[in-house]
Amino acid sequence: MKRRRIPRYFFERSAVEVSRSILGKYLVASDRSGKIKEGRVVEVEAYVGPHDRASHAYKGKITPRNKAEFLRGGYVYIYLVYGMYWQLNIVTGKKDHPECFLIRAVETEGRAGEASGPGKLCRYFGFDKDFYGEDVGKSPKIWFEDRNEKIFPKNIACSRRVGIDYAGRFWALRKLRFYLKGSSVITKLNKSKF
DNA sequence: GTACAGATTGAG
DNA sequence: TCAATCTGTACT
Repeated sequence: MKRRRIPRYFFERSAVEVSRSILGKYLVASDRSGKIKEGRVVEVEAYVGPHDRASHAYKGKITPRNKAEFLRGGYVYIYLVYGMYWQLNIVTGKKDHPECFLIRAVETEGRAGEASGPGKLCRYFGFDKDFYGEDVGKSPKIWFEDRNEKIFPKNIACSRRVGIDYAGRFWALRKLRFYLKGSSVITKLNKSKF
């Protein structure tokens, strides 16, 4: 099988473009013991910029937590939610324009569902703050591979993002979650007030 | 210094 | 339906 590490500039496009084109690519990483783990990306969410009310960088606010979002595309932005789950994001777009996508699910070769969900995925791969700011074009710890799987637009579905009701009706309903139709590990939509 | 909510998950 | 668990952020 042909394998090619995806170069960093792949991520220097809009969050929506990168979100759609990363589907079907492989996330590969080595954990602390050097063991390689990998999975096929099947579900992501786009956070599209400082005007996106659901984004941590809303209104361009920079904090110690989100400062990686202001790097150019291709760097890791990872943070802890609910005191116990890490969320893996890859920055997209230009420097100083905070956009990124959140990886919500990948398919693995092992047990079904072991990386279905943004928190479970990070637990499976061992992602934590040690990966903050990694360059996926160069890092020995985390990268993406193109294995020549052709994904057609008709295979991509989109829907609203999960768990961001606080951002208000407009942003909660925007179709910024992208996934491959037919994958068995897609997050169930939880109920929303909208 | 104190308060509080969160881009989740799994159990009941 | 709800608790687990803790950091970042806002406010005193």
